[in-house]
Amino acid sequence: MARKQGSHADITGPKVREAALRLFARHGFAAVSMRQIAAEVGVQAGALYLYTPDKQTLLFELMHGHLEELLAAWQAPWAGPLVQLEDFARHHIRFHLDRPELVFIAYMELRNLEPENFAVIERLRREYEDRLEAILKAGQAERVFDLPDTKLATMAIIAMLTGVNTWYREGGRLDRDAVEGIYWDMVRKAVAAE
Amino acid sequence: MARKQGSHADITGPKVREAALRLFARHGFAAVSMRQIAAEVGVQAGALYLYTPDKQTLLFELMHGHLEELLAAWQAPWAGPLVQLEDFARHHIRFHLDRPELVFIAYMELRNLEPENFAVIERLRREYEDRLEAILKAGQAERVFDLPDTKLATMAIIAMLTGVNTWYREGGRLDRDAVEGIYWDMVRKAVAAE
DNA sequence: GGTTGAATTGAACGGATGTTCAGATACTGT
DNA sequence: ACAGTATCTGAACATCCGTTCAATTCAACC
Repeated sequence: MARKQGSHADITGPKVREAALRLFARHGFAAVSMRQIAAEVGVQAGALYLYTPDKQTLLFELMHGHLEELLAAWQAPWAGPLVQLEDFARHHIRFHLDRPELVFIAYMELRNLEPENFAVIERLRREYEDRLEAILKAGQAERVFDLPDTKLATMAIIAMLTGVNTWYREGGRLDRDAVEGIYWDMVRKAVAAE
Repeated sequence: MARKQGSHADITGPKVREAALRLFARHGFAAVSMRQIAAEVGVQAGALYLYTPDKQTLLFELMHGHLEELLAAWQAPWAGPLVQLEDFARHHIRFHLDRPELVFIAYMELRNLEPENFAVIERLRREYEDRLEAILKAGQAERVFDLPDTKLATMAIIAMLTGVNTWYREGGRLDRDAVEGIYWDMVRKAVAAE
C-alpha cells in the first residue's frame, strides 16, 4: 500500500499544522508524539516528514508564525498616547482571544525550543513589548500617564491583558466587547496621572 | 550491590522532591524521566518508588503542597479593604518570588494532572481567588473601590501580580521592595474610586 | 492510455519510557 | 556479635519514541 485516495499536499500540509497546534495546546509539546499527530491527520507517522523536517520545527513554526502575525496585525494609530494605549489594549485582547491555542503554546512551550529558535522568538516578543513601552514613555513625557516605571508597567499590563485567555469562555457571562471595556478601564486608571 | 553508605529515607525523600521540582520547572513534567530525577538524587530509578507511588503523584504533591502553603501563609488583616488589598498584593508578590519553581509548575503543569488531581488543585486555586474577590467586594460596597466587575478585577490583579515571576531576576535593576511598591501603586490606582 | 512524479505506507532503527522485583548490602537495636 | 529491617541496585518488562527509507499506489499531464 502507498499513496492514498484524494491525497494532496495542499490539504495535508495545513492539516498537519492544525493537528499539531491542537494537540500541543491540549497536552503539551513533550507529551505529544508524532504518531498522535499523524493519527489526527489520518496518516502514518512517516508521512509527516514530507511537511516538516522534524518535531522541533513544527513547534517553532507555529510560534514564529503567531508572533509574526501579532506584530503585523497592529501598529500605533496616529493619535495621542491615551488613544494609542486604548487601541493597543483592545486589540491585544481581541487578537489573543481569537487564537487561544497559539497563545497558550507561545507562552508554555518556550522551554522546549532549542536555543537558536528560542532566541528568535524572544526577540519578537521583546519587539512587541517595546511597542507598548514606547506608548507608555510618550504618555509619561506628556504627563498624560503617571508611572513609577514604564518597563514594569509594560510587563504588568501585558500579563494582565493576556490573563484574559486563562478564564474567558465563549458564551459566558460577558461578551468580548464587555471584557475589552472593563479591562481597558482598569488599565486606563492604573496608568492615569492622578 | 545494594544499599548505599549513609543512606537514609529522611535525606533521600526530600532530595527526590527537590530534584523533581527543579527538573519539572526547568524542562517540564512530560520531558523529565524518572531516570533523570534518580540521577539528580544520585540513585537508581527503582529507588524512587520508595518515596512516591508514581510520577504523577510526585507532580501532584508538589502542586498540592504549594497551594496549601499559599493558603496557610496569608489571611486578611483586621482592617479596611484598602489595607487588606495592599497586604494581599505585597504578600502575593513576596510569596511567589520566593518560590519561582513551584509557581511555574503550578501554572504550567495543570494539564498533566489526572482529572481527580486536577479537580483538587483547581478547588484550592479557586479558594485563593475568592479571598481576593471578597476584599474587592467589600471595598466596592464601601465605595472605596470602583470596579465594573469584581470577578474580572480579581483575575486581572492576580495575573498582573503573578506576572512578576516571568521577568524578575535577583540582582536586577530593582529589588523586591521596589517592585512590590510599584505594583501596589498600579493595583491601587486600577481599583480606586475616582 | 501510458508515463512520470508526488504522496503515502509499513517496517525498521536504536534507544528511552515508567514501573516492578528479587537479591544484596548497610544501618539499627539488642 | 548478631538479627532484622530499611534502603538500594540492576536487570527485566512491555511499550513507546523520533526518524529514515524502499516499495507502492494514486493523480496529473501528454
